Amino acid sequence: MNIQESIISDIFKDISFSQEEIVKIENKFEKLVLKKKDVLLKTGNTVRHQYYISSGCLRTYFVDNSGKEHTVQFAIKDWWISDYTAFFTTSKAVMTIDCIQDASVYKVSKMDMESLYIEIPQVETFFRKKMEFAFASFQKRIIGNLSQSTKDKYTSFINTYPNIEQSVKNYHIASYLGVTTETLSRIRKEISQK
Amino acid sequence: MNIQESIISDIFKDISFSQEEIVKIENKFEKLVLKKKDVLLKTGNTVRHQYYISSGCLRTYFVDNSGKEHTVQFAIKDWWISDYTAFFTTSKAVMTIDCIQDASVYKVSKMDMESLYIEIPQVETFFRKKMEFAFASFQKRIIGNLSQSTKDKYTSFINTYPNIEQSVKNYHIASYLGVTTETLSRIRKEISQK
DNA sequence: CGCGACGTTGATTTGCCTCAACGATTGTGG
DNA sequence: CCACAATCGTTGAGGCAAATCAACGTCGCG
Repeated sequence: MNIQESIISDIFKDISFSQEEIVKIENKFEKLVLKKKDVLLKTGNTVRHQYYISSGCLRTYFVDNSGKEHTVQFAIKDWWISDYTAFFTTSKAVMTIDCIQDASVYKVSKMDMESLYIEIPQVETFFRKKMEFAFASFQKRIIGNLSQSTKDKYTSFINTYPNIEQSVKNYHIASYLGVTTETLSRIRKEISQK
Repeated sequence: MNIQESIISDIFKDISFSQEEIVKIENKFEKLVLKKKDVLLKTGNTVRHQYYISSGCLRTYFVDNSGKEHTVQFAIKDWWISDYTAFFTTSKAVMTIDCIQDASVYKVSKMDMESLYIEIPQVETFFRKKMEFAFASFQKRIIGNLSQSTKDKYTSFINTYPNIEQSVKNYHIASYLGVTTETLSRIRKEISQK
């Protein structure tokens, strides 16, 4: 399969474009191949890009004052990833993104996104909807954080990301749920005993 | 001030439209006047609208299995409110929205939004950006929830919503922060003693 | 004025964190 | 391919922050 073809068929699979539009889009995306532990985005760097995951797994995390890591997002195939707070305003990242399973991603700059929005309104509609979906899932996460016990959060997580458990370490899950590895370990034990 | 004029000047203050576009927009918005304790959206109802707050204060909350309320969002002037998870998919609300300070809002349906997006691309751009901003602030809230102590969450809240304290009860703030009213009371005491 | 809603304070319980030690698993170099 | 080290996960003991339960002060509205 041609790399460029796969941008259109992977990312924009439900939209039909003219040949001219396809060329415009293809020219703005760049393919990156990542190995486990590669860092895609570092705290303090100006964020000019977002990334589409074609395969593999990445995570966004935040390091607090006491040095603790807090996982904000996992991204697998068909998800987009960036430090969006910084991306939208082209400011400096407070988060770090690294690769936790060998991955292939498409990179696109904010500037190029914006010219695509103007040139091809369908692209803007597509990303508006993506954004709506992402917003809704963050809202669900906030509800879950407020109303669920740690055990329920863990089982919800497993249900939401059913295939992710092979890729991520338990301490990543713990830092996503907001508990220590020890607590997660005890919860896993408790669940397996039933 | 004419009600219809204020839709354009309130909501879309940074965009210039043609006279024809203004008419199209105006026809799709409906003004509602709300009194304290009025319910704008009820759990279980199909969500077909979103609302722009022109004045006053509303809150979105979720009631869990044990009957506890969890505040997901406060909305004051210039904010939009709805159960967005349900709004985007035109499905049933899991949340309730009520008025906590006499308010005036503009109501618009999802269907009308979508025709506006097609007829006036500037409107789609405007809402895409709104969405990006909202997404970013939810992401910040998740980071805060994961990394801050309850006391820090409270002071962040007070800084983020500096003028809201007159409108909202402490037990609303507690349910937003994810603590009991007793805990919030003790934290407020501790802060005031310094 | 009186009642209900709201906020505060105290005593006790509980879930999670911290610190510490020890298995298990994974990865790497000889 | 094995041996060993590093990383990761588990278990235990003790402490702390917040929840729970209960009682009482205070404010605002009808």
